[in-house]
This record gives sequence, structure tokens and C-alpha cells, in this order.
Amino acid sequence: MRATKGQKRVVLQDIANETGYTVNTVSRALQNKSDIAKSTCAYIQEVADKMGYVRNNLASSLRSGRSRTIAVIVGEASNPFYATMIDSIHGFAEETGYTVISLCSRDDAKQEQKAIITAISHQVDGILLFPSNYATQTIPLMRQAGIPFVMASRYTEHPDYDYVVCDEETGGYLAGKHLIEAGHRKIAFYYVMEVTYSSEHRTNGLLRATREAGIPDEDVYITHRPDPSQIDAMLKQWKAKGVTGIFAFCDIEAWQLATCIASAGMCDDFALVGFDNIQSVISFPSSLCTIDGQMHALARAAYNILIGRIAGDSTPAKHVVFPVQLVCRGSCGIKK
Amino acid sequence: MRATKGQKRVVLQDIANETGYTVNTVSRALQNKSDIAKSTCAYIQEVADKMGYVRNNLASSLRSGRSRTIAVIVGEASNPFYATMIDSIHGFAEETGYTVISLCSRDDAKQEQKAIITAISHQVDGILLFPSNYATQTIPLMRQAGIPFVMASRYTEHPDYDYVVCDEETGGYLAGKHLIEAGHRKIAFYYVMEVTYSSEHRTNGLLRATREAGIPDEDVYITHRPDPSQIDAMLKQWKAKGVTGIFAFCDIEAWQLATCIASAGMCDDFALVGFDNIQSVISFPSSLCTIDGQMHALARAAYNILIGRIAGDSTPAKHVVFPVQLVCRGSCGIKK
DNA sequence: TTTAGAATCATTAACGTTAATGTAACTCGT
DNA sequence: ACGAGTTACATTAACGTTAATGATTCTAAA
Repeated sequence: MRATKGQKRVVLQDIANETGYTVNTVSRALQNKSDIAKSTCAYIQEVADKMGYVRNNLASSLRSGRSRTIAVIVGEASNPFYATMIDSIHGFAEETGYTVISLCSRDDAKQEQKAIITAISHQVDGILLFPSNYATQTIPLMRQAGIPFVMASRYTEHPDYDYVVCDEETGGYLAGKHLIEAGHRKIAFYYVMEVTYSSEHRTNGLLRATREAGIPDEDVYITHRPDPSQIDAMLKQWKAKGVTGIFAFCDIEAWQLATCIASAGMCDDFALVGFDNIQSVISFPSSLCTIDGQMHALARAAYNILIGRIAGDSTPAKHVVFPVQLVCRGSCGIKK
Repeated sequence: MRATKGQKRVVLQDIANETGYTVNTVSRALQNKSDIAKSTCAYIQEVADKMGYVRNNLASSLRSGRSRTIAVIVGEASNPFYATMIDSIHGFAEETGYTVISLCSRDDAKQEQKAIITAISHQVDGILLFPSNYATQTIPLMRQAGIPFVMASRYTEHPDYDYVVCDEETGGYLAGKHLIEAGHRKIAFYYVMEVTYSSEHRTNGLLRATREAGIPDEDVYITHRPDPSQIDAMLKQWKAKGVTGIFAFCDIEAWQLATCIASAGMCDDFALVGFDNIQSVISFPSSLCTIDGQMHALARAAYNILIGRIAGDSTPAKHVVFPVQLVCRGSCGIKK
């Protein structure tokens, strides 16, 4: 924005001066509008290229009323789950000519509100929201501003809002059933992060599986342990109590546990099932069993719905629940 | 941007009408400018608040010439290293009133160029670039547009450009030395991702350490293995050759290896040292020895330099090399 | 030949904001 | 009581783009 060495950025007027056409003709030519001669279009585009013209999106958006920008609001960009989602969305956005502003709510109502206001201020065409636990307070902001938005991976109970989630409950159920079928009768559910919505649903699913198998609730150890220094103690405790199967909230936490288990020399004492089937730059070649939540497809669906809304789709709210699938790779203890 | 239900977004004119002041006065009041009476400021701000006014950043930036937006261009947002950096930068930006547009280069020249053009188009005030391997081709774009930029974590040889990196070579050296001091004489360097700049420097550092210890180069196994299915074979091969110490390119890859080693039942056969000292939402409680690259401080430094440049700092290019530090947690094989 | 209509470009105004400048009233030292 | 300085606001124009509308030339059908 600042011209360090007095270079002024090339604007339409400059191209107009160079070519002899008016600013408007140049604008329309660069947009390939129909009422500009093809030859003129080509000529102007060539000159624009040579002069290093880059459209000023601020001015363009201000005038046209659409910014071709969307905001993605996640909990934290460093959470591998969100990071993967953001990467997917970046890809979709690039395909469709959108720019992404990513913002963090840190699972905090104030922060989420701030993020939404930032998005509004930047006149984004739509918001892809990974709701915090307090989204009910912040959603009205978007409604009031008239911005289309889609919730992903969680939702707040409201029939009017679009959302795309995966079937968390069934995921928990499948994970539990998998461990049970592998012969485990005392099972721990382990989660670190505060993700109320997901952990509750997964817990419910797990309990459905254990109850179905006649396992008493006392033999299901739901453990929320944010302090990493106590993991070793926790493992020992589980072992003492006869726990042999662990359902970790997500793959990352499963890997975390796996390394702890390994360094504690308990490799053979625990079976492990994760969640998400994360496929990042690091494709873990581990034997981790997991629940595939179809993150990429979920992101795609949410994105497409949002783009549709931006384009004017005013059909009733879309509620998409993605099916989940068990992926067995051996860490459950079943020899294949 | 689209008003679904005919709600029109509140603009300065509306507040002007409501309060009886002119648009300009309202604008200046909302900016807390000095030549507006304090009482008027308070009144106007109150009305603006009540009416749900949100400043239109496009118009504001267009007119004022500064967008209070910066672009962060990384390889991939899903890479935990970048994700952590982005998170840090989000924090700094929020403190200082900036909005972040994050873009991906996918370590590709064309993509990086596209990202830069997108950034220019959005009139960002500055660019924080984590350069790809092809940044020499894309940097001129930023120069030409007159946008301040700072390179982080890598740099291209050019005295005129700001950069902030960590001391990769020393990092490699310390990692190697640490393994050597733990008694290992055959060492593998393992890296998955194509990060030429970093892997080269770390390799050099490692070799400096091994040579210093009189270990022949043939006993240093530099292994670049992007295919995860072959890791088990690789581990066996290392074992057969007598490798006992592994230096992994980054913590993520170290964890990846750790799980593989664990599931292969070779927990006691290999010592492990990582790099980065990643501290994400998931604080790995493992015993992994690593090189602390001070990622957060590095991001902070890069950010501050950038903000300085945006503010007009025209002192000679700043070249910051952050010291690295060994963090021993036991995975090197030394009993503590 | 006339003329409706298409093709191509120009003219004008507007998006919402802020910078630059103008002006009226008020303060104050002399 | 006078001008200089200050305070508090208004007026005007501008950022760079695109939408709406107008104008000219050319084509082709009547």
C-alpha cells in the first residue's frame, strides 16, 4: 500500500492513458464483458499485463458489492483438525476464485464475536463458521448483517441455520464396538481439548456400544486430562484397573498416547482407536485404528452450501450429517 | 454483503442522519480524532453502537491508503509448523489491530506468485512470507508493488531483504552432538518433506558434529523417504546397519517415527532427536529430545519488523538469526 | 433508401469512507 | 476591543473501481 520508492501502483487510469480507451472500457475489457470487441479486450489485457496491473480489490468490491472473499472462523489454526480443514477450504476457494480470511475464536465468545465483526468489516461475502461452544451468542451478528453463513463440524440447535457435521455419535459407537469386538471389556475414553459438542456425542456413542455389550458403565473410564504431565500416572492407573482398550478423542491425541505408551514400555498393554482419520502433510503410517469423519468431504459440502447461499440460494436450511466409517489398521489389537 | 432480508447495513450517513452531524464528523468521532468534542465523540459512538454500525473496511482502506491487513504466505496451512506460526501471528495481529489473510504457496512457484498477487490485490499493508524453494522468482513482484515484506524461517540470498530465521546449521550440529554424546556412532537423518533450505542446513550441521567426533560420513544415513509404507523396511535396514541414533527433521516426523518404532517393537533400539520444539494445542508429553527453534519468538520478530516497515522504517535490511537450543527429555537414550 | 437493432465505446455517477480545507464561534492576552 | 489562536464542526473532493445510461457507428432487413 505504501510505495517505498515512489512507484505508484498501476491503476485503470494508467492503462486508459496508455491505450487511449476510457477507464470504463478498460475495466470492462479486463472483465471480458460482452460489449467490448474481442480484439480490444486482447489488446487491453496485453497492455495491462505488460504494465503489471493488479486489480484493486478494495475498490472493486466496494463498487460491485461483492468482495469474493469469505471468512473461515475456527477455534485455533494450530489445531491439526482445523488446519486440515483450512487447507481444504483454501483449495476450494482457489478453484472458485475466492480469497479466504481465516480468524480464530479460541473457543471464546468474545473472540468469536470479534472475529465475526472483523469479517463483516471486511465485507466478506460469506462466513464458514466452526462454532465455538458459545456460538448461540454470536450467530445473531451474522444474521443482522445479512451475511450468509454455514456452520461446520458443530451446530447450534436452530432449524434456520445451515450446518454440516459428521455423525459423532455413531463414530463413538463404532469405536467402542470395534474395541469390544477386539475383546476389550474395560475401555477408556480419553480427551484433552474442550470440545463439548463432539466429546459429548462421542461419549454417548461409546456408552451405547458398551451398554449394548453388557459392559457396566463403571468399566468405562471417561478421562478428561488436560495436564500432560499426568498421563503416565493415568496409564498406570488404567492398567491397574484392567483397562485394555482406549478410545482417544482424535488421532492427534491417540498419537500422543501412543508415544506415551511406547515410552512407558506398555506397547502391548493397550489397544487404541482414534478419530478423524487425519491426513495431513504428515501421513502417519501407524497402525492406528480410527473413525473416518470425511473431513475433506465435509469441508467441501459446507463450502458448496456457502457458495450457493452467496449466489442467492434461498431454499430452506440445509442440515447435512456425514456418515462415519471405521478404519481398522490393527491398533485395536486384532491381528489381521 | 448481500442483504438477505432487505436489511441495509448501517453506514456513516445513517448515523449522521440520526445524530444531526455530518458524515465527516461521525467518521472522525468514531476514530477519536482530536478536533471533535469529547462529549460529541461519546454521543456518536453510543449511537453507532446502538445502530450496530460496523466500519466498512474496504471503503476505509481505499480512502486512507492503509488496509490494516497483512498477508501471511505459508507452504501449507495444515503443516503443524506453519499452523503454529499462523496461530502466533494471528495473536500478534489481533494485539495490533491487523487482520490476517493467509495464503498457501504449496511450495510451488506459480502458487506463490498467485498468492502474492492476491495479497497485492487486497491491498495488504505488508506480507509475511515463508518462502518456497522458488521465492527468488516471486519476490520481485512484491518489490515492484512496493509492499513491505519480511521472510521468515527461510530466506533468499539478498542483502536488501529482511529475514528472520533460526540457526538451522547449529540446530543440526546440536542434535548430532547430542546423539553422539549419548553414545551413538551410527546416525540417521530422516526427513519427509521437501524443505530444501532447512534440510540442507541441518544436514550440514549434523555432518559437522559427526566429523568432529571422527565418525565417517558413511556412518551417517541421510534418508529422504516420502513414502510412509516403506518406513518399517527403513527401520529394519537401519537396525541391520547398526544405526542407533535418529535425527528427525522435525518433531512431527519424530513422533511419526516414534509410533512406527513402537509398533514395530523396536522401542529400545533407537534414540531419537527432533526439531522445532512444537507446542501446539497438543503439548506432547513425550520424552522427545528436540531442538528449540523458538518459533514463537521468531514469528514475533518477523511480525515486528514487518509492522515497523509498514510504519515507515527504512533502515537497512534486517537479518535476524535466532539461536537454537537443545532440549533433552530422554529420547536420546541418556538416562537422567 | 430507410431504419431498427446490434456492436462498440464514452459519459456520468456511485460505492462508503477519510483527507484537506474552510468557517464560525469562542478564548485570551494586550 | 482587537486580532491571533483555538475549538468544533461543515464542505468539498478524492481513493479506484463498476453500474447505468448515453452516443456513435455499422449492419441488415424492410
